[in-house]
Amino acid sequence: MFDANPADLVGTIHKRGERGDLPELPEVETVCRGLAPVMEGQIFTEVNQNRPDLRFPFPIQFESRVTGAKLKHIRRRAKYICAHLSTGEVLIMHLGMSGRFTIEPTTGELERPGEYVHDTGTIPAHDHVVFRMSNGAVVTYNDPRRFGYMDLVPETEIEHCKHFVGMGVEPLDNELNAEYLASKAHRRTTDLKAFLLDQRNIAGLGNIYVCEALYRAGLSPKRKASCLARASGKPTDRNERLVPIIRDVLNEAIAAGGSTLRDYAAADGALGYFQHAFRVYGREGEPCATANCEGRVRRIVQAGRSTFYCGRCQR
DNA sequence: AAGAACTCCTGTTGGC
DNA sequence: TGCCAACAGGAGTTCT
Repeated sequence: MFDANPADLVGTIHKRGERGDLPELPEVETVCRGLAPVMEGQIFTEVNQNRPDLRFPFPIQFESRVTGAKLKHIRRRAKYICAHLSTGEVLIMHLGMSGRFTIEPTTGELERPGEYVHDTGTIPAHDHVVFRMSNGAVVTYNDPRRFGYMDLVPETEIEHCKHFVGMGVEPLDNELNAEYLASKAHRRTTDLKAFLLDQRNIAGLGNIYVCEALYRAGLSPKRKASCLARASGKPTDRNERLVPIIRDVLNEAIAAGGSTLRDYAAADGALGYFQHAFRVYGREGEPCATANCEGRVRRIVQAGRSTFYCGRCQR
């Protein structure tokens, strides 16, 4: 699309079109780490918003509120990317289902300043936002399904803004522990799967990693969430088991994403996809990966989402 | 108030 | 071969 060098592609860590092509917490973390060295400390010299909305309308005067600002710091919160601007606002970006960023480093000879020109003279399909930075980099947001969105929120209100208010703990922080989960799950009758997907409980867990964590923990996704808490409200053993597994699954994926970025930087085209480590997700009908387990991976639908699990070793 | 259902979107896939 | 339905799913909204 951009004829960009593979070394400059950042995005979700999977090949387009391959299963697992979904931005969950590890992928968002990877995108943040890819954007940071290119954008932090730079000034937005130009912003092009190519349509009035993504999933939601852009904030009013989006282009002019970002243009001229310096990007002080970029970080992840749950599945959101937060770019803190010198204007006192935070540019919040969500990748939705299919959002990705492309970075085109410009040495200056390709682009005419102030103009977004492609060899066809038209805007490539689904390139919805183009950021031009003071170091010459062109950062493009592309999102075919437009489930993503962007917003601008005052930095002083960031933790209380509509995106983050009521949101649960970060799964990689110490705030996520068995006592916390037990307090949230106590007497809850919803499915364990749906409970873990609920961002009000844990912020940033998505379908893939919930499936993988439950598999590793040997817990059935059909259990009730209340199985994580005793009648007294104290954590159960399976809760104590699950918490470190959630962290492990996410940390492994982030490590795989980091190695993917390094592979891009090496421009060798060999990508380390974490999806190769998926043990149940997308493996309907395949033999269970657990040693000596004769089961096969099953797929059911919970809360409108596919759940993959082994009915034999997940109880 | 909790929980479930519905909605948005479009590229890909599978069945006939 | 071509067409159409099903599917992917985060998260906001709307119901029961």
